[in-house]
This record gives sequence, structure tokens and C-alpha cells, in this order.
Amino acid sequence: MVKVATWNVNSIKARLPILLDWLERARPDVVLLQELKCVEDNFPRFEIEALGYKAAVVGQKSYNGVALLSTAPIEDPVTRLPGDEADEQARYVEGTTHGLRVASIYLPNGNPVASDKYPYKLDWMARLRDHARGLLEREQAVVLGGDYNVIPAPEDCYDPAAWSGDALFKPETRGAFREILNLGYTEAFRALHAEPHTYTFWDYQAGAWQNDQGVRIDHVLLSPQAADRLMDCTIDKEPRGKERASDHTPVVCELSP
DNA sequence: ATGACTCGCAACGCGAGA
Repeated sequence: MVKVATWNVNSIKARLPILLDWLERARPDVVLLQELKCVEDNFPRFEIEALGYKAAVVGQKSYNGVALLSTAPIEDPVTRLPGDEADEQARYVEGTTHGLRVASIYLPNGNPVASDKYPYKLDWMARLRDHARGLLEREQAVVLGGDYNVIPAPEDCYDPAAWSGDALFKPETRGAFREILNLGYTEAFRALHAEPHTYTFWDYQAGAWQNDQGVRIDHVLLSPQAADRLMDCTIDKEPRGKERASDHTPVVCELSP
């Protein structure tokens, strides 16, 4: 069994004790991290490697930053999403490990919608779609996991009316997400769990966690060859309840050998 | 209630997050 997890840690420096504790307990084989908020030289490589993980890291000062951790070597890394050479934001890292082609994705938030951030989000999603299409030609198990900043359907948030018009929930955003799924990718959690109102993010403000007012925006997309092997997909809410928690919590998939 | 938290920066409040 290969256990693959994705987690937006909202600063790897601030979250290091919680992350290390979780890695020791959950023991995933592959971990996709987002929002490191540090340059590559400040990534806590020593502590991560001490737990038996190799790391492919794409860092950026203060913002963004993604990593791919694995208990096996990481081959043929790709450190930026193709399609825009001028895009300097650290939001994508991909590599081959445990026989899987795996990517850690930090898709742009896109708010405010009236700013240039929303067209950047939609353009980034189109680039991801085009790249995801190319990955299918490998005819292998591909796992595209991360913080998509997309609420796929009304039942994936506590109050659809409150999210109406938001960059995470606009019809154009959800349509762009569906375009990727319609290439032939399976969204792992929803494929196995029909229950509504199951979240991966809860805002720090206004008691969102205590009142279970969240959104489901962290997703794992599987190529047909990976979906054939999908045994389980769970949201581990335990880390979100800790002191100094990230506002996101891990999503964990198990793939049969 | 255009607010509420939490982060990095090198700030001593601000931008960003979602």
C-alpha cells in the first residue's frame, strides 16, 4: 500500500512541531506540502530527513512554496508549471517516486475577483489542465494533490450563499476544475465519500473551527491507472484541533500496490 | 460589523490568506 497525503501547512517554520509529530504518527510514504512561506535554503531539511524523507522543494520568500516528500528517491523533478515562463510564483513541484508521477499543487486563491489575481487563477488552471492532459499520455499512475482553492460543489461549504461570487466558488472556477476532471481524473475523496459538509479548511476567525464552518478545497486527483488502485481517502481532522494549527488539515489517500 | 485570526517581514502596522 502506498499512502499519499496532501497538507497546506501555512508556514512550515510555524508548523514544524505539528508536522513532525504528524509524520511520525501517520507515516505517509509521500507527502505534498503547500504554503511553506520560505526560500529553499530555510526549508527544515535536516528535521524532515531525520524522519526518513527525501524532499524536492520549491521555495519563495514569505509567500507560496511547495514540497514533495517521499520515503523513496524522487526522480525527474519538475519545479514549475509549464505554460508561462514569466510566472515566478512557487506553486508547483512534480516528480516520480514509489512508481507514481506525483505533483504538489498550490493553486492561486484568486481573490479579489475584480483584481488581476482572478484572471491569473483562471490562466493557472488552464495551464494545469493542459499539463494534466499531457500527463495522461504516460498511461501511468498520476497523483495531482494539493490546495486547489476550489470549492467543487455547494455541499463542499457550510453556506453556499456566503461564498457566492468568491474566487473559490464562482461558476468559472468550478468549471475550470471540472475541465481537469473531465480529462479523465478522479477526485479521490468524493469518489469514495458521498456525505456533504466534510471540510479540509476552517478559517482562524469567528470560531469557524469550533462551529465546523469550513470548506473542502484540498483535493487529490488521480489518473485512471491511479484511481484503479484507490483503496481509501480520509480527511485527518486531528492536526487542525491543535495549538498553533494550520488552517488546513491533511487529506490522505491509500493506493494498492 | 468591509470585522474577526495567523503568518512573514524587519514591520513596531501591513499585505495576504480563503
